[in-house]
Amino acid sequence: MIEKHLLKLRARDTVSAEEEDFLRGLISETRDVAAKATIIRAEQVLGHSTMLLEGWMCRYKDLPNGQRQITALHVAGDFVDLHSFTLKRLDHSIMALTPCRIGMVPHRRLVEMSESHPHLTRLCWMTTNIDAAAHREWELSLGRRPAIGRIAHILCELRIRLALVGLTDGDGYPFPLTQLELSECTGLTPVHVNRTLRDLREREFVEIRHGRVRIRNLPALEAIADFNPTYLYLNKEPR
Amino acid sequence: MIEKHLLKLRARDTVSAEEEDFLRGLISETRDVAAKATIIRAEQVLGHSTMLLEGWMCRYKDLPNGQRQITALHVAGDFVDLHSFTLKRLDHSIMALTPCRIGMVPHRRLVEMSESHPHLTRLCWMTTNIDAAAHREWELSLGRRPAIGRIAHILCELRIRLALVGLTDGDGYPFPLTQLELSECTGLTPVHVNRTLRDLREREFVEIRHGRVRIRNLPALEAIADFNPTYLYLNKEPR
DNA sequence: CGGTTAGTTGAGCTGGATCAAGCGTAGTGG
DNA sequence: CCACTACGCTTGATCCAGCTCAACTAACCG
Repeated sequence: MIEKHLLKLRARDTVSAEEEDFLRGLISETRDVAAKATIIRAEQVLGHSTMLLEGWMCRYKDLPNGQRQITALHVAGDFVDLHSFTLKRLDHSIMALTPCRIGMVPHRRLVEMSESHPHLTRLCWMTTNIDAAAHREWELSLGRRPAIGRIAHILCELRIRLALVGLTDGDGYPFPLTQLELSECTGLTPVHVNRTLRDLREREFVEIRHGRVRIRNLPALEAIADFNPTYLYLNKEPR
Repeated sequence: MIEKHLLKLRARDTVSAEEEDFLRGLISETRDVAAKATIIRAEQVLGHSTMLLEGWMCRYKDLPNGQRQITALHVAGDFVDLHSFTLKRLDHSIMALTPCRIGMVPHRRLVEMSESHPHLTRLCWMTTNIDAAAHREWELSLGRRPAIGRIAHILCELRIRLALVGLTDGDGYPFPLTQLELSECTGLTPVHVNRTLRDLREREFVEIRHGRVRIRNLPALEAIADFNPTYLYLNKEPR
């Protein structure tokens, strides 16, 4: 059930068998949620965190005028709102982009973890810090990269993250976002996302068709994105 | 020495006398750094974290073409790179904006904290999660707010954060950033920052002069920024 | 008082926005 | 089985917020 999450953790540090057992015990219950459902609304007080077992989710913030910024994308294996454990309520909402299966982790059990499993606690803390690193990389995209770089960068990031949990295949990976949702990630309009995707397709860097990303020229894609994956912290070091 | 940091913590949760003592013991040494000095470079392996005792710092990411995005601003009392404790190296650089006094916190002592002080550990974890919340708010600014809103938003955020540690006075606060640095925070050009500041001044919302922000119409400033301070998590709740 | 850095302003340009229309395809219900 | 609808994608025409380039001013400092 938490196999994919374990793959993520073990790409960063070693996890003992005892710690693995403890992690399995964190999930009190699983649930299925429908595509496009907002499962957590900003400001709501929470007693549990959510681990994404299957499907895609996003976190987003709204502006009073109806505009929306997606601040993070999540795929299977991600501990979507582990940070709600320390914060108790969130500054953003969480939505399912596709039908999802989620695991509920009561904060009570995380308190126990922090009292009995310091190494595991540091590891979980680290995963929230890696999420923050992704936020910073997105700040860089939103602030300084042109449209084509922003989109290319997201596609490069997802390729690595999905490969880590075994969700890539051959020359690409499933990609369920609509162009509207992609525009909400990148701070662009849907129209401009459409034109930029055409540009990427005509250059033969990538194409998105039938809900799949097909990468046709990875070096060129990474170059135009100025992609440097070190912010994903995929070398084993801590402990 | 860590008085300002304690103010920040106690705005979010209670800190016992014993925990306060432990925190004081974290700092192994203090140092002075010059304005404009980059004290930590991206990718460098670190053995300590940095608490900012006096002055202003920022964290930034560079693009190969020389562009730069400042991803966070820090003022006295901020635990600037506590996250380097779990990450061991950073995806960004850290620079002093003014002359600063910093406290060095060896990671070794933070490991001890995680083993003996679970509540304090959760509290420190929370502060890194609050930093991430600020990143998300900046993503929203960069992705969706127009120039005037981005600048107004930063000025509103700093007003709250500086007030918390006693660094505001009367109708404003010290503000040492150049227009170039402000442009690197907001994803704009220095020229456009200049014009936007003139706009804010002519509307009589705020003005920046002689290294000070003077707020002349706070409600209007907050309105144009769509400012909602809940992302700063200033209500006491956790424990 | 000369050099350097920060701030200011004008003129013209452009990447991405806006507005508007049309198209393809997957339901859905009669 | 087909009309109808809804949603996502695509394209064209036009606009504008913010960028670029360039020059000038102000403040500080040694």
